[in-house]
Amino acid sequence: MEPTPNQKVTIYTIAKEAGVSPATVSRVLTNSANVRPEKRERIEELIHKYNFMPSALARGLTDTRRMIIGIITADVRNSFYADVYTACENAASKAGYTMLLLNSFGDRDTEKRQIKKLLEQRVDAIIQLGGAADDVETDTGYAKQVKIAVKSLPFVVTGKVDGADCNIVRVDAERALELLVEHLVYNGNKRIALVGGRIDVVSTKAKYEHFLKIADKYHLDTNPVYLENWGGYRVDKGLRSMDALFDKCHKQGIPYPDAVIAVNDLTAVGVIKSIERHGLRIPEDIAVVGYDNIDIDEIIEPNITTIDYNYAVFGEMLVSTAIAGIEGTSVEKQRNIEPNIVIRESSDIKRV
Amino acid sequence: MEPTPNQKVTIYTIAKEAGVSPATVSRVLTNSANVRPEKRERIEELIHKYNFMPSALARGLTDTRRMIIGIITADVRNSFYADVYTACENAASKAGYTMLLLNSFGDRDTEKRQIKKLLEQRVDAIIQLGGAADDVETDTGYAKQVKIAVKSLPFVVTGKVDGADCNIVRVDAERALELLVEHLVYNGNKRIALVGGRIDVVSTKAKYEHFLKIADKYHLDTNPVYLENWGGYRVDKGLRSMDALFDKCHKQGIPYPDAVIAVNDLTAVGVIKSIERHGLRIPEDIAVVGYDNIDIDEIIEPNITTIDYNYAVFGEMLVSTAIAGIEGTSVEKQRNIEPNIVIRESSDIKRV
DNA sequence: TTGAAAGCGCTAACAT
DNA sequence: ATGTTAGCGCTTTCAA
Repeated sequence: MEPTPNQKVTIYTIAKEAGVSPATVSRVLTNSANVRPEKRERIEELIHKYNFMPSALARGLTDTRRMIIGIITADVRNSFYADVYTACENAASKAGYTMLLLNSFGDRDTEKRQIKKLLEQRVDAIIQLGGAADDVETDTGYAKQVKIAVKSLPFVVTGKVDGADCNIVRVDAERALELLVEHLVYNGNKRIALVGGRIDVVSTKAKYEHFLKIADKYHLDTNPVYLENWGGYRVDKGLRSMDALFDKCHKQGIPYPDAVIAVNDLTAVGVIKSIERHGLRIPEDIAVVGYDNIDIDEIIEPNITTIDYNYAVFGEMLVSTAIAGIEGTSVEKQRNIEPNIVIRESSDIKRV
Repeated sequence: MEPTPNQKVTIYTIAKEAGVSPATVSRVLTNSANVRPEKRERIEELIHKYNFMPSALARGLTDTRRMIIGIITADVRNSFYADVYTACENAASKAGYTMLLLNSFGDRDTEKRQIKKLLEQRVDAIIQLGGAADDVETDTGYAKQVKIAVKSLPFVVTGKVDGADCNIVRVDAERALELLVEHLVYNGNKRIALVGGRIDVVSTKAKYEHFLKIADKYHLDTNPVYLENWGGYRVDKGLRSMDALFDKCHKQGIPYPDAVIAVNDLTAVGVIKSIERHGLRIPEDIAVVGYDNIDIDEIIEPNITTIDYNYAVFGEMLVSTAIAGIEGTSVEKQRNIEPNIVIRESSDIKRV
């Protein structure tokens, strides 16, 4: 009568009380075979009565599929990662998977440990956002760990891992840069600067390299001074980089750029601050654009023009790649995601 | 000789090759008993050779402790939650625990499902940040699910759950409000407004109620118009609320407030925008303060005065409460966390 | 110090 | 349609 005991209730508890075998209970639980309606009903009642929830552990021991995808990120507090993670969680959820998130704080050793943890948890696949997979030169210890992981499950990264057979899902950085440059050039800007980031990060390196490559095509007034990466991706680094750039222009008698591409939006905020402190206006004197389309872009004055990756698509692609790996479906080793430009106040001006 | 096969390697694989019993391998794995050094060494070599990682699943089946704490949050993209989550992950990690994060997107049904998922994963404890536990009136379906959960593990929330025996770790909202009011009053502000949020959220309700309670004590010029909660916690809501407040003051011939407390920092940003659009200066004409100490506070101009909860302490307290529950150590049912005020430009002015 | 064996809770043949 | 049984990979008595 009473709501029930508090003891461990397993499929045996249910089976016994329903007068059936544990297998039958399992069948209704997983809906894997027909069970006579009356029995099924009785079992379901019991399940409800006891609030019985099958152990995902025991299940995972027999099944070889845990329906869990592990994900390692540098830091969820970074809104870019938080957005991508959330998009992954949504995509995974639709496919019946759960995500297991681990932060690495950009530390290579921690990343190795996190991979180990995920392996021990027997997750079905691992997705790594940024971190070591962003390095131009992959950390060897990390690469080793990834190689081990790859033996038993699909490993998807947003960068690359030297020597390990990972799946890659990345933003088409070249295309993104071109979108930005086209927009700026179309608006009449000639002296475009590229600012911020660390050159040992794959995506940043790609930006700088591609920028040099296409400068001619767009008839830009290039100058080494217009490339200033004062290491880092946060506001203060952007501020510092831009200050340095102004300083060099001043000393070397080079005209200030009329537009600045920051490697990400946080850096762009710093760039904007620096420009304002130099008594110049945005976008009238200098246009500014960034990457990532984070919250702040719409909050700050002026709103920041940026590159949007369509997080939903990004997450979807990351997860579907992982699942394809799990299920043995074939996928291209590298998939690119199409960027879009979001034009806002910070660059919205025509120069004659 | 070769690096090895690719087959499933278990404790038996190791045991066999080392010429010992699986029990012995287990002993070195868990360091739970003495093993003769030479054997231990041989076993360790094999473990390394095969990159063997014991299955957390199988382990969890026998042990009753999984060393995993589940955590449900409304949305990690919200920096407040991201900060608290990260603090929890750090605290947990120090104690040897791993966190399993699930987003609920503020949906009560999703929250129920997430609790179920965590229960199935047999996590050792559950921490819920915000969500249904923030409701002034707990959703009954949710409460029911929590009651079930509480039977088998410790459940820690930052709000409350009617009728369920949860542990509560919350910010001392009363104290926080007083810090803000004291600061504003000390600076000579008299007409203090409280703006934003939804009154059906525990923490918001507490702010409004406590504000009324202490208004006399601080000799504030109160007026119903100075309380404006236009539902919500984001920038646009803050903007709208403040616009409405200005409007009412105007129509009713009531002087504008000289200071505004926003229920959180995002709302404060909206309030600031509204004030600027009305051609007023911050803090000269109106001082603004918020809650949460998020990134944006230092990025936006003017920098925003706010309440800081010390995330590290918050996470630590959440996790230690959960662990105390797991280990059966006694803890107070409710623990409060001490807030601090961080004074910045937006309120840094003395009125005579 | 070590091994044998039982058991954790479930699923999946294999019978019936 | 349903029951029996044998694992899944580990830990943990209990003996030796």
